[in-house]
Amino acid sequence: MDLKHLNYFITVYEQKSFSSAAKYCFIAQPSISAAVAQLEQELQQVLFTRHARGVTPTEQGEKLYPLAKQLIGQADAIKQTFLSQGIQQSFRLGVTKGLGVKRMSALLNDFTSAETTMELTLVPQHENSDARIIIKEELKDEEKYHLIWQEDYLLVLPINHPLSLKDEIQLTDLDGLAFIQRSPCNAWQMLNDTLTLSGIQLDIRAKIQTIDYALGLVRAGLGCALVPAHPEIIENTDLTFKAIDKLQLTREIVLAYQHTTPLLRTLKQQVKLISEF
Amino acid sequence: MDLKHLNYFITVYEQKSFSSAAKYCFIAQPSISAAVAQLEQELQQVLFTRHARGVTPTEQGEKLYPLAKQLIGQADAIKQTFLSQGIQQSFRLGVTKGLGVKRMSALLNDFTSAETTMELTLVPQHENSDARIIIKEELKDEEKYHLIWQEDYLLVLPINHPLSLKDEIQLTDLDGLAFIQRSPCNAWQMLNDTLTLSGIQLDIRAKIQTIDYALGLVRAGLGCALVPAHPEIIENTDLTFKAIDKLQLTREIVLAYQHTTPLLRTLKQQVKLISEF
DNA sequence: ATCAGATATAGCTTTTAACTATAGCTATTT
DNA sequence: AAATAGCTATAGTTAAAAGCTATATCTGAT
Repeated sequence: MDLKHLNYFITVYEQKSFSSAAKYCFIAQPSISAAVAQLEQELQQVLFTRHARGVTPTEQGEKLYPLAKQLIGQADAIKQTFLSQGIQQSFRLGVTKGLGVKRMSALLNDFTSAETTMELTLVPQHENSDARIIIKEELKDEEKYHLIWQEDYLLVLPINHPLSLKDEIQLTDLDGLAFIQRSPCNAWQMLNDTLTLSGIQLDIRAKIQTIDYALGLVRAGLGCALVPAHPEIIENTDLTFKAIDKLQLTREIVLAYQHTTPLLRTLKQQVKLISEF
Repeated sequence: MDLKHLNYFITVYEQKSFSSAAKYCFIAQPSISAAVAQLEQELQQVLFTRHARGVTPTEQGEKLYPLAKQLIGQADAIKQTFLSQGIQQSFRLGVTKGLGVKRMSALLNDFTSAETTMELTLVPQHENSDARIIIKEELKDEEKYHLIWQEDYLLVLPINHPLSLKDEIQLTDLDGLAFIQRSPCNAWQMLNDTLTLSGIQLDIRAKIQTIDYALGLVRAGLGCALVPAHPEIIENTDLTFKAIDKLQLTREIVLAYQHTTPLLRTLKQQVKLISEF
């Protein structure tokens, strides 16, 4: 009996699908098929009934699942018994501010549970680190990267603002608009250039740094602002978010690194899962 | 962590030697080296200290052994949970009488514990069977075979018999000797031919079948006999065993079979272990 | 009836785990 | 002290296993 196959079996059971399990295991779908078939052969039992919408475990599959889970757990425990004695591998991850706590902690949680013997340290993005989660524009020349999230910059307005009634916001609507400038902000430069070219001028009411501060000021009716629209921000139902027509302001959040290490490999896999679903 | 590697580790631990473990696992010695090295790499621990007379487990090796043993046991248990539900595979083994109970049951014990889901039936050698353990002369034409044990026929005498004082027994010493004939016996025919050619005649006092009966009669002083000298027989210290000079009477006990099946493969491996040590 | 989404199959490539041969080490024997 | 025997490690090769891509096939839903 092969632990690798049992692991595949477990994922299939939890996903109720071969193809989905394949993605989670970072292998091709036929490989999952083969592994399960081999287990079924070895145990002389059919473990899943296959149908057009995935698979459902048979009675035997149901019986195997807790046993397999336990066995894998025990194997992991053995491994950790020895690894935790040794040098805790440390990993320093640089993180840009303002990426949203929830999704970031979800990612880091996956990472730390996949690498239980690792000691993860979060550092500001410019400090020395093994990898960085940053906006694409912040990439250094020597760094390679993988896309994690992509999100548009949206105009955020108080819900009672006149513009919130419009379906589409045009560039010209921005002329003379009360605006809260948040810097540093990658989109700001681009927006400002575009506006200058069109002869449109904003009415800057405040210059601040954090997104949360900006949202607070908008909520207070001080003006509008431009913010990256990630899930955690859009949740604010007491604010209105609008795209600006003909102006695509996007930020790409990437995993940046220079050297590949085993730990980084794991992190890259977690990132891959995020960007694929 | 690979269960196969853990199994190798267990065997090395029990054998206290890589090369011996290799034989027990039916693989080459470098493969054991590689497997252990890989485990050591994965656990970041040295498991054995290597020296010129084999290996001794390190503290970490000692710690791993019971854990590994338990894990393997659990994996086996899972397999058997499912296999025992299915069809018990049956295996009929034909066995010639008089091969010695102890070594035979040791062999069968190894066999049944290697194939826990098998239902083993012992049958007389001429009945229909999947394989037979017989004297080489009993082989059928279609059968292939592997040697299991080889043993000489020795003359067995009461301890107080005059011949028991001699270092070497010559053919001529047998002339007129009180003798217990055991038949059927493969060596008897050959001995008889040789004696006839030399003009030597035995004094047949009894014709019986089993070895134990013959030993009893010899013990009782009725005469001498010719018996295959396997360990269990030589154990009788109240009897004297002597080779007959210039007369090599040998019997080869072989595993005979016609068709190879998975179960037979296991049995052949067990047999191989016996004949190699 | 078609389509979308899922698993199975075929053929090929890469990786892994074996093997053989041999080097290198060390305790024992000559 | 040198030779030997018995181990494990290393190098290089071969064969089996596990992976991939492309595609066929099936089935429930549109």
